[in-house]
Amino acid sequence: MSDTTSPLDPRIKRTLHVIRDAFLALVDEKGFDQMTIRDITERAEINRATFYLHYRDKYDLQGRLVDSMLREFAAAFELPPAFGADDFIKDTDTPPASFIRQFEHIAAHAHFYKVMLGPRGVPGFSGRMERIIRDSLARRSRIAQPHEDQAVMPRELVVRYVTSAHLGVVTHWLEEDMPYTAVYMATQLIRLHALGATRILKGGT
Amino acid sequence: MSDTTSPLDPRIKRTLHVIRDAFLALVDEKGFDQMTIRDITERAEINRATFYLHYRDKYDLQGRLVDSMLREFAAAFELPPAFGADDFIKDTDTPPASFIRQFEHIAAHAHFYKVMLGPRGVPGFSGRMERIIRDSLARRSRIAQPHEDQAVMPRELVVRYVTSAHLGVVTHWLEEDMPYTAVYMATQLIRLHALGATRILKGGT
DNA sequence: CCTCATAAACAACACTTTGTTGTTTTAGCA
DNA sequence: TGCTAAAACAACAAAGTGTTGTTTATGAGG
Repeated sequence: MSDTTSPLDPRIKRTLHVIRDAFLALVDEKGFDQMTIRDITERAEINRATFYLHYRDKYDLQGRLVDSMLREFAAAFELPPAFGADDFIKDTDTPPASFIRQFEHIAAHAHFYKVMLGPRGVPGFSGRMERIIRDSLARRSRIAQPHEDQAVMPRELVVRYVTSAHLGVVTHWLEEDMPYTAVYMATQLIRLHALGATRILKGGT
Repeated sequence: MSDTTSPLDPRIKRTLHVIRDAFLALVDEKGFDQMTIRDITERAEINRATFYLHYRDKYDLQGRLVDSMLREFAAAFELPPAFGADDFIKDTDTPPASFIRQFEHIAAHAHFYKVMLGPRGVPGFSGRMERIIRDSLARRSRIAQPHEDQAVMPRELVVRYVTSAHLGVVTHWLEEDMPYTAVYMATQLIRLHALGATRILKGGT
């Protein structure tokens, strides 16, 4: 029984590589929906038929690239196998390790994420990322606060609030070309969640 | 000098109307990028050439529909001509009028926003909405806290956090088919901004 | 080094969508 | 009842798509 990942012919490896590069460049330049298979193969300097040898169409290509990256993302953001309730928020200035790992993963693939989350990015991408973040945050929330409280507010609403804020901060960081460290970003995010945006702006502790 | 809006031939009015309906339905069904001009004209039961009589292509159509709706949105969310610093946050349970107006505007065009913000929606749409919200919130923030504080955190970061959270809550509300009133949603949003998500989940006041 | 398998290149195909144009029909308006 | 303009109809070249059959070249193993 060989490994699930076959050794992979170097010719194939090269082809997949140039297709991926051309794809990313074109998403950046003309946007996913404006791009044609012709564009991709011309840019990659391969024959058009070769493209169809590996992908069904550009949606197939997009899907596979995104799947593989988001798998990594989910792994980076996931809680460690044994986690405690205090992983969610230890205290205002010590972000959970998973938050830091996540920013580091994104930094390691900054170009990919910047392009995909950018204005010309792939339609469903940010939605998929949001879903991953949401599921993880919802799980943390259920661990930290197992009881649906005395109806302060629907939990779903709070989770969505936090999720979108989270992704917004990540996107902002990418748009500004990551002027801060992963640890700094994770810390600010935790502080915003803990203290509330209003208090932060007013100069709260 | 006649009015800027010409009385408009009823035939044109009808055509624009069926095109708009077909467009929205198709964004919902197959997504903006999968849709062709043919799809639109077949659905609208008009000749394909007639489409080109009014729009250059589907991007032109999309642009005009979105422009006109977002103009209304911006107007609804904008601060009233004479505003005070306390319009941003009076107190935890009295949301500013502009927040309520905004939720009401969205409710009045729920189908449009739900489709456009949905997973098959128009690529740049949520980005454009976010920009409008951000500009408005940034303005409020500068009024409420004119001095870039003792470097608690970059203001831009906080504004982005709040903006994305804001849009996320709106989207969530639409996805759930608006189970709460506009006033309720505006109130929860203010409370989240003021108290922070963590405190809310813990059952804070 | 040689041979075999197969990836990639090349070429041609029918098919769809696009944008445009010239002509005819239809509907509003005065 | 006419005039005007919108919409329908028909046809076009151009471009992209997905596929297939054939040839070239490249990597892997004996």
